[in-house]
Amino acid sequence: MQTELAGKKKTKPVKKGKVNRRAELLQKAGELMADKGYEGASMRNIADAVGILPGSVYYHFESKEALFEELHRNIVAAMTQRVKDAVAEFTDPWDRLEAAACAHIEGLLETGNQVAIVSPGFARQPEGIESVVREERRTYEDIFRMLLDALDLPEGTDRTLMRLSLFGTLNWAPVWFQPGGTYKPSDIAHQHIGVLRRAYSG
Amino acid sequence: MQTELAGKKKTKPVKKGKVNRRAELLQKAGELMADKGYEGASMRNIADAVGILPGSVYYHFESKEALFEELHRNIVAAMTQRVKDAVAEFTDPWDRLEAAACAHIEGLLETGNQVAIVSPGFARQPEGIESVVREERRTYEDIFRMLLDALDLPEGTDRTLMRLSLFGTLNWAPVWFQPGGTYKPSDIAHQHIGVLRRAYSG
Amino acid sequence: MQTELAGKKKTKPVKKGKVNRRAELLQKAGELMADKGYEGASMRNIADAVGILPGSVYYHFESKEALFEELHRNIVAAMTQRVKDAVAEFTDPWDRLEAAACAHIEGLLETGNQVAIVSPGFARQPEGIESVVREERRTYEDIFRMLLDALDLPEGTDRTLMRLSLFGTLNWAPVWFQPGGTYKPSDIAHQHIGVLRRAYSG
Amino acid sequence: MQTELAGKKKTKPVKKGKVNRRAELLQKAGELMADKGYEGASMRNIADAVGILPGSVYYHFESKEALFEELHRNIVAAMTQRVKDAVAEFTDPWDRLEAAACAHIEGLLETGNQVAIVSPGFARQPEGIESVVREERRTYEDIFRMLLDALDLPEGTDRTLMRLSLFGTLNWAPVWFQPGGTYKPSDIAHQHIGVLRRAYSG
DNA sequence: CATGAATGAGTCTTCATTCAT
DNA sequence: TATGAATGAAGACTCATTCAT
Repeated sequence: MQTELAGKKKTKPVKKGKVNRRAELLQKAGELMADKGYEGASMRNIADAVGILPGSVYYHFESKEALFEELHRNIVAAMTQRVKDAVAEFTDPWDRLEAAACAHIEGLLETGNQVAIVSPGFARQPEGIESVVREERRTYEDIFRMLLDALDLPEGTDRTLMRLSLFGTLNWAPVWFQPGGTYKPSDIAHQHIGVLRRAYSG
Repeated sequence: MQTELAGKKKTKPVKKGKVNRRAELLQKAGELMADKGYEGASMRNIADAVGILPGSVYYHFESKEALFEELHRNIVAAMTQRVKDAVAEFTDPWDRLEAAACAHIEGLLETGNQVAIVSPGFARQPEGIESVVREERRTYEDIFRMLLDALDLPEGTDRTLMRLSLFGTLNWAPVWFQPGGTYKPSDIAHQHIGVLRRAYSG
Repeated sequence: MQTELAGKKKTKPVKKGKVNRRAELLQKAGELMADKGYEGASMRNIADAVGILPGSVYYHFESKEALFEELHRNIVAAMTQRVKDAVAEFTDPWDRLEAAACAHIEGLLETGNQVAIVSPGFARQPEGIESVVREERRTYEDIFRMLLDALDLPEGTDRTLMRLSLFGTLNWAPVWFQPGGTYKPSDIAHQHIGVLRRAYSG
Repeated sequence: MQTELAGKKKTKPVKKGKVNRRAELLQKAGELMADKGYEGASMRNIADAVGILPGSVYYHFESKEALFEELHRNIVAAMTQRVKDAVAEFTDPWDRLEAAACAHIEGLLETGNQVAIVSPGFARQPEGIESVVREERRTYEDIFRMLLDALDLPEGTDRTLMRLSLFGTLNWAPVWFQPGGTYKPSDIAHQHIGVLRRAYSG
């Protein structure tokens, strides 16, 4: 759920029953950007979704880029948590990898594709931000790097290409996946890992 | 090279030294749109890249959408040709699939990701065009559908997920691929197909 | 004066010395459109006349069409009021018609022809609006239809042609009328109604 | 008919069976401008209608204004002829006036409203032209001035207002007239003159 | 915290016009 | 006579941003 993904991060304690506008803005911005891309989601759209005027957004965030940066950080953090939690339930390396893949793609597809933002394929992020964002992304990807390292594979197997292929399969899904269609998100992960398993350890 | 991709269509012979602005515009538009998305590439950008004023683009194309449509058509046609040629050299179904995958990803990476334009995930393409474009895309994808159908696979194998996973792996490459780096484009296709081969026919 | 025409609608009290930009924009837009037509009056013109940038107009009005719609509504409302007030002072059907005609042409000429905007002949008004606008116009014209119905005329007299002829005479006036010239606006109405009176009841 | 109105003016003799492009351009420009106004009819529209490219129009006319000027001149000439011919058939002053009014409105409505161009109400003609055009128009209106002078009217009757009212009634017709509807063009003239007749000579 | 009002640069597009060929 | 190709100015409109209140 969105709320879980983005909402847990209150940096400053909020008083009263009043909604936390910061969180609300991040939430709606996430949805809109996931749907229409960074540039496609205008500050007006975001403000409208929250029920304030565009200018008012600038009380909460210095700029659209700053808003995106925080959003990105939140999402990576939430995804990291999600994947780590999923992995923790297993001990077999292949099971752990599959759990991670499932967690990743479920995060991707169940949250209205919000996490697509995490991928560099996400339609044109602001230029200046790339470095910040890239590092966060790398940290997240390291989880998968480690999970692959833990596998017992035939000598000479290129784990980098394996990871890239896995991410490709998973991150490409938002492009064609239809919720309520033939497949569950986990099917995608399951099938890909299944192939790898059979190829390398069968 | 894009020139190869789009250049084969000259219906009327171009006069000597004079540039062919239509082709030039398609070329630059392709590069820019591949790089920045449909909306990210402005008519001004495109015109600048060719050295004319924005309004002058409209002498050659009715609208940005029309320009995109033609670009899309060209790319699909060129890719179709490329893949069909590559496939024709082989008879073994797995070899044929691998040849197709190689041709696809080489087209993708050699043209500066222009083929990404052809993918349904291509950032924010114009709404009105979807139907035209979707059909062209489907025709291209049918080639892969047929190649997969020709494989001798264990009963119950989901060829659709196989195809989607393959496209994911290949189409995701432009996101991380560095020309001149560790890998050749064909490595990506080779590895993915290799895994499939071992898993299903080994 | 246009101020009279559009100014009576202030829903919220305007703060002291600060100008009311909405009203000001409607005012200037009215003048410019009356003078140069809907298409002839550009948003730039209108913004310039008010002393803001073109883009800023969109803070007050959603679009040029929306601006026109409101302007149209205002003018029809003001004219309706003006004519009804004028008519109320008389009881004789001919006197009432003449009063209405005078009110109409005075409104037309005193506001710099702004009421021309209300006429179906108003140069190239936006296409999408026609229905809204047409209904308002019809409501206004109904006043004259009723006034003509109240006349005691020889059987077989075509009241429709009478009304059209009257509107023609009055609405054509802005084309040639010179303020401060030989005629007062009411002369035009007076003369035309006078002829009708003599022809039909004399 | 259009052809009669605009086509008789060949200034330079044309060779061959080839159409006279000048005349053709004037013809189509007339139709388009009558329909969409001076500014609404673009040079591209006009060129398209004739089957040449926009730039090619400039071989025949120095500018859009020049094209309009000639068009205007042609129309005034044709209308003058039409009215004079109609008038010549009668001797009674009232009959002559009615014939003129009929000819005027028939020219206005039967030729696809082309002659609406002749009126100053014609949507925003180019500014610089006004003087040329105004004089031609005045000459045409003089015909009606003379016809009114010839009437035997009660002393003190304002013939200027009479003329203006007549022109208003007639020139306003294109605004509401529906070809194939209840009325024939001549009905409008007939009714108005009828009223005048009854009022002044009855 | 938020609004009201604006800015300035940018979006796609249209138009009258020019001129070498 | 006409085309092919462009120009430059203007069209309506959007957007991120600012700032006094």
